Amino acid sequence: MNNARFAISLHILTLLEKANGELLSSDYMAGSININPVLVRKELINLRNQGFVESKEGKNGGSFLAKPANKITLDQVYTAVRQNNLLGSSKNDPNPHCPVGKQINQHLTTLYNSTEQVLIQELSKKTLADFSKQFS
Amino acid sequence: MNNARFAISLHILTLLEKANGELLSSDYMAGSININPVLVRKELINLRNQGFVESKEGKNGGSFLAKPANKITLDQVYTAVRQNNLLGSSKNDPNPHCPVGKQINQHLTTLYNSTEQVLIQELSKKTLADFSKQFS
DNA sequence: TACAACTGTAATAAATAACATTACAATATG
DNA sequence: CATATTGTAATGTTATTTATTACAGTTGTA
Repeated sequence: MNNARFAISLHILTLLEKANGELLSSDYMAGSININPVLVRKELINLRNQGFVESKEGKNGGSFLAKPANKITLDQVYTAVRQNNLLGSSKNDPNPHCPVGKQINQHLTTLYNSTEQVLIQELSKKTLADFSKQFS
Repeated sequence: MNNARFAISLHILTLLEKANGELLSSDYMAGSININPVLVRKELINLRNQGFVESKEGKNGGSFLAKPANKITLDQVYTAVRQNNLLGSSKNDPNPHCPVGKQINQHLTTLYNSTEQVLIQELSKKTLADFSKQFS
């Protein structure tokens, strides 16, 4: 992960869980996260595509959780925002004429994948409900 | 991790392992990785500080592994290049007047740390020797 | 000793990625 | 019909990453 998207998504989901069905506007959430509302709306696109939230347009519109917080696991949030591989950026363009350079991407990918699986497994043990209930 | 440093470091270490004690120049390694030699030298500073490699200045100089490849575990390489937390960037500055914003960094940090521990544990099972011997 | 091949490191530039902002159409409420 | 909101595109700004240039210091060797 190379940006704050996991934190932003989890922040949004936590706010919505706390809101208990009440609709929250992207402006309100942006104020809590302290980022631009447009970024929140962009992140909501993703969360909607995953079926985590629903949004309502128009006046008094906003977003709400589309499923119970104990049915949303943190690995689902992770994979929803995941872009690059965990341990490395996408751009890796080694020399194909070097015996090591030629093969390293393949071996790095294998390593990254197996490592990421362990991380996903760990995150799958925790739900949004678990995370949210820590807040006093 | 937010850049290619893990891949670069592991690439360097793999080249040195294959070199079998022979000194490799930063220019040569940069050619295999396909990056600028200065970046290799910067990465070598870090690898030297960790005791993984040694370098020799002057003509016919270069770098070599300072310890056996089976004594270098991949979690050591990971922690050597690690900068930010695994799942998020450092900049996260939520609204302290929001009940969620006020506490979220603390809970995110706890989550990140425990998740990263699992990742480190997984990487600790593999050594540079294991990684290197995959190359044909 | 002089030269060549290196490392070490600082300074700067270029490229890329992340994030913010502006703008406005579309939608819903009252 | 006015207002508050989402949805989204386009553009600008900032931060981060990577590359480049430059050169002093070190070492081997002719």
